[in-house]
Amino acid sequence: MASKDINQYASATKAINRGAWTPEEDRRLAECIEVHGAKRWNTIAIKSGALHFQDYYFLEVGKQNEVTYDQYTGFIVSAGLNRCGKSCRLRWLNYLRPNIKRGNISDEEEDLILRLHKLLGNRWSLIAGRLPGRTDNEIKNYWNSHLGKKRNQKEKIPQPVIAQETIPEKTSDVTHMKEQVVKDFENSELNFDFSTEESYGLNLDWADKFLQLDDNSWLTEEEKS
DNA sequence: AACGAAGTCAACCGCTAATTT
DNA sequence: GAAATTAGCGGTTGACTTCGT
Repeated sequence: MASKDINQYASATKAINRGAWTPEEDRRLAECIEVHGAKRWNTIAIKSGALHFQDYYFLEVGKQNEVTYDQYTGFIVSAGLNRCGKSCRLRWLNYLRPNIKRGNISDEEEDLILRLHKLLGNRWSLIAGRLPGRTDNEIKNYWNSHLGKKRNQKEKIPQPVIAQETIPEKTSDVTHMKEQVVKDFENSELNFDFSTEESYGLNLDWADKFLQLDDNSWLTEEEKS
């Protein structure tokens, strides 16, 4: 069994826990990450008791003959948390990680999301990187349930430049400038690093630069008319 | 009060990119 | 350089909550 099948197999067997995490699962996961760091998620799944070593061996290494299916399910049901590494990673990133900001999105944040989405399209992790304490999942959910709808009611929206498969020809200086802003954005050291307290705070120079450009210049001549 | 519709959001899925062996 | 492994992304799902009738 190839390693990429680990989650498919886990889903199919129903032997691994799914759905909402319990406080006990959170605690065990947090403890394990504290010791081993937030990486090698399948290892963490084992060490936290979320996945038994033999289950990992079976799933990851693919030596099915080493363990029968009944032995496998027996192990995994009795193993405790029974979460796969992927689930552990997601839980950590979206909920348990330090400095996560929970609660309502402020007007300032909403405005920033709108502007960033206009610039970047559905590149949620990049957008979230500019909103300290917010996760890509949260931004995406907020967009889908609040902003996208609100925005679509107001106007007929052209596709964001970056989200398109093919970027239009550079037909004007403004277009070129905006593409450069996007490049700067992606290469910028301003991307938020959740690991340090110091990294809090919004440096919006790049956004100011972007916003100085004429909004209408995103549109093709056809779209403007 | 009951019930269906709509909204919300945590979690899952499939895939690709990046990194390691 | 190739293969294997790991990390990360964006779209989607489904359970739960809120709203409207």
